[in-house]
Amino acid sequence: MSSTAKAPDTTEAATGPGQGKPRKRMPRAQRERQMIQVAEAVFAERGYTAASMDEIAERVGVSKPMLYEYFHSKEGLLVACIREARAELRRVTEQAVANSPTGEEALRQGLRAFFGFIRDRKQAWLLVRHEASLVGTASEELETTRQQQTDLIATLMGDFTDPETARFAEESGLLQAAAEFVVGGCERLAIWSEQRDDLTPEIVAEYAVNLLWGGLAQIAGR
Amino acid sequence: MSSTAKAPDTTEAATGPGQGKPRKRMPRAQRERQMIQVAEAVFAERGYTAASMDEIAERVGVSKPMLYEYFHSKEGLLVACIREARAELRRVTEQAVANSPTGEEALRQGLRAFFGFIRDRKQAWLLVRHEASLVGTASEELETTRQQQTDLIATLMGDFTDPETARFAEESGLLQAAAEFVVGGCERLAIWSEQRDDLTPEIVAEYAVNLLWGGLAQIAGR
DNA sequence: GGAAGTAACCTACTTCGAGTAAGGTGGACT
DNA sequence: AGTCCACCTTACTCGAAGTAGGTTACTTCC
Repeated sequence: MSSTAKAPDTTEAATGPGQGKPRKRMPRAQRERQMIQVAEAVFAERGYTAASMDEIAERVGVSKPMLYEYFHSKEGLLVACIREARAELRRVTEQAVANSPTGEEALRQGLRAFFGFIRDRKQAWLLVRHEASLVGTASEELETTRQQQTDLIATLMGDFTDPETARFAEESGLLQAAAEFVVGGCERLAIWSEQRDDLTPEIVAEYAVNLLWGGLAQIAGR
Repeated sequence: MSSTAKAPDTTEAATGPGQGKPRKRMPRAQRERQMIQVAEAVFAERGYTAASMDEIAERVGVSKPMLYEYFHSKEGLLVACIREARAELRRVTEQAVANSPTGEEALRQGLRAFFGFIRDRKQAWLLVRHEASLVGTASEELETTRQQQTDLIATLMGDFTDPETARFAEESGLLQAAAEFVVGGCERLAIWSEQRDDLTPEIVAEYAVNLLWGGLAQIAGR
């Protein structure tokens, strides 16, 4: 847990060891990252509605108007956090998927990375789930980020598909649909597996690969 | 759309035709249903955070403390709405699935009902998606309702599975996992299909059946 | 070194909405 | 008619989102 180190420490660390100075100025980009980090924790801890900008500001070691200067609104801050989390998730899965020889193997590796991310970065994951509660402009804004995830899977599947099938799949929208399906199913699976402590990311990933690759036909008796 | 008739009309309708009396008393159960109905609309319209209890109360034609008397808190009202929506969704799919001869057919019918529900009752569907944003006690409270959905699918699949497979699947948790997977994948698919106006519920259901039943192996070139 | 400029930052406010206290009113039943 | 209870209201508190306007520290150029 990163909560062992409280936010103000970061500020002091930049100043120097154990100084009395309570606060320190900081370049914009750095402050911004720090704010996102703290906000992520607070949102995850309290939930979006219950989280207060005052608390976030205090834990950053800065006053409220700074938050508004950088992120314009509470929802803006949330969006920034979600975007950050999504970007990280994408980085992780993209890297895991690279250099896989077959489609099935790529799927397996990607899913392992995905479920691993969820285990290790619970806070970030909670934020991504939160996305659904946004309405209007904010949700449109995130649409791009969200699509990258499914696009990754779609192109991935395209890579391992023979040309004719790929063309057909693309035109019919089946490829996109499949990608959405993978993402949605795995998210739900992740939520489900959180409540069972006997499951490692590898096991869950294996469940998902089996279900996805083989389909339900193998479970039902035809 | 039920929004052709504004909320106050309901009140007057109970009183009698075209009376001058602005408001009318109403038995608790009926008021409660009405409140849930209005709240569903407002939450869907504005989003949970932006929706105000004052507006809901006004559109119901009643004062705010009534809402609190019946639902205890804003989140309580949201939970009531979600529960209602989930219950309806469950009714619809359960009915559609009944009397299907095969597992595949049951899946198809169930999914058609599901995607049809999403098209016809957009507001209710938005609420169900909202569930993810709840935290703590409220989300636990809804866990039961949520499980009914996956349980339905799980038992459904169990019904069409030969005994040995079923026992294995049950013990390993694979059956539950599969059910979660189906639900999650379809939810995402639903969100995706909302943005494309060329897709009927039947087509989307067919996509889903193909993906689920046959698996991805049929798309990729092995 | 010091003046000028600017980016980071603050205190002190307004506003709006969730939640509450305490009291009014109308219909049902004796 | 009178009493009772469930339904309903007005009028508040309080906490948190968002803002106006001033202050401080770091940089730059003479």
